[in-house]
Amino acid sequence: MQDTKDRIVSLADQLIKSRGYNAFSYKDISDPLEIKNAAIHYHFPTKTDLGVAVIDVELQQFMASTGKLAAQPEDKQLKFLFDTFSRKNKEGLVCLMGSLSPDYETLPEPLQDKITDLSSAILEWTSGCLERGREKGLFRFEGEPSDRALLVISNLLASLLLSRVMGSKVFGRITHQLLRDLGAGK
Amino acid sequence: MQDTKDRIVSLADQLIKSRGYNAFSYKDISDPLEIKNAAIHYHFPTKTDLGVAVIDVELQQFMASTGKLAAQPEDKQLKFLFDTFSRKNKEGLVCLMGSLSPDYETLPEPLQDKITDLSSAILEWTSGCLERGREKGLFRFEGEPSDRALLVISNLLASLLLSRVMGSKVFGRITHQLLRDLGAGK
DNA sequence: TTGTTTACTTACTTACAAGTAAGTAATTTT
DNA sequence: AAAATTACTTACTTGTAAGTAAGTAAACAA
Repeated sequence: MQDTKDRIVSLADQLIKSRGYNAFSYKDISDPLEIKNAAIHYHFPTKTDLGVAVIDVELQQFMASTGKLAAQPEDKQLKFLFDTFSRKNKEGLVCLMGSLSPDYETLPEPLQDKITDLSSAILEWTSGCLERGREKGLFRFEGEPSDRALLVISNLLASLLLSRVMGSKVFGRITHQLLRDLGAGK
Repeated sequence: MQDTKDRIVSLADQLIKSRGYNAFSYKDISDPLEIKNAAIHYHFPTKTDLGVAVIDVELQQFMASTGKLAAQPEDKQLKFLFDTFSRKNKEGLVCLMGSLSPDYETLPEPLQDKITDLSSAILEWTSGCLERGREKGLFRFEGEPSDRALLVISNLLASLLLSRVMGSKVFGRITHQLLRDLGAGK
């Protein structure tokens, strides 16, 4: 069955987003799934392989979700991005980038490369969304769309981190300002 | 000598900002300082004690630096905050909050409490700075100063994280937009 | 000058992490 | 029916982490 393999990836994903890559061990996966640690090594020979698989799944889900939304107006599309982060905030999780980037220097190269891929994909999508949205008058902002996209992503990422430390209401306070600055929903 | 103790804290600070709290070990400190790991335990019985000391020093330095700037105009004061982060960016480091918040759930309680203290101090100072600056016409923004402060801190924190992954130019691209949105330096 | 404190080292312990080699039971292929 | 593959388990190994108990050399205090 593909079942166990999927469950391992899914649990690893949760663990990275809740405790960080360096802070979780195979035991955190084998115990709840009631399997042995060697079973994880059967599916993912090294922890690096598991980490890469987690990012791969995230990237594929991102591509699939945004692909389905492509026909919608850009403010709706951007709302999808905000909703994704809002959901994570409610679960007390941070995003993959927010979890992995502080540890970036300690991560094996294949993982570093995957993180770069993921960040590029998110940045490109957001840039395109903002650019087309501004052309249609759905957003109002100055400067390059790619720079503004960077600012949006930066805020979403950090609002999850700060919510952990300062309380979950912080997320809404930050994103509210962010959307106002974009002239969205006006 | 206080010398060794200070060097331990200083190295631990660098290690947390470059590799993360869970990813550094006493060996990373004892080797370069050419002491034994037991020497670190003499000054800091547990790793938690060392982590707390690192945040304490950061908090004291922050208080001292901002105290000295209190008489200056608020745009100059805010520039100090940006410069602090810009320096870290050039060294390839992230800020303490950026490094510790993803691992927050895995950290011992005394450390969690200290992080909360640090975040409160930075948020309060930035809020005050923005509020007084807006009254004087140095800044232009809508909404509560404390909400806007949250946005500023969020961006500074995340711009260091994203710079790691996407290249150090990202920092300038984000902060430039940020300052423009504040109507600073106009 | 003797006793105590400071700042360590030496030499451990305990725990747990990632990873592996060899075996097995069930399913699938030939 | 026999052979091979899949999805594991059992039982390790190796490495490294935090932490500790006991000893020591130098400085200082009585």
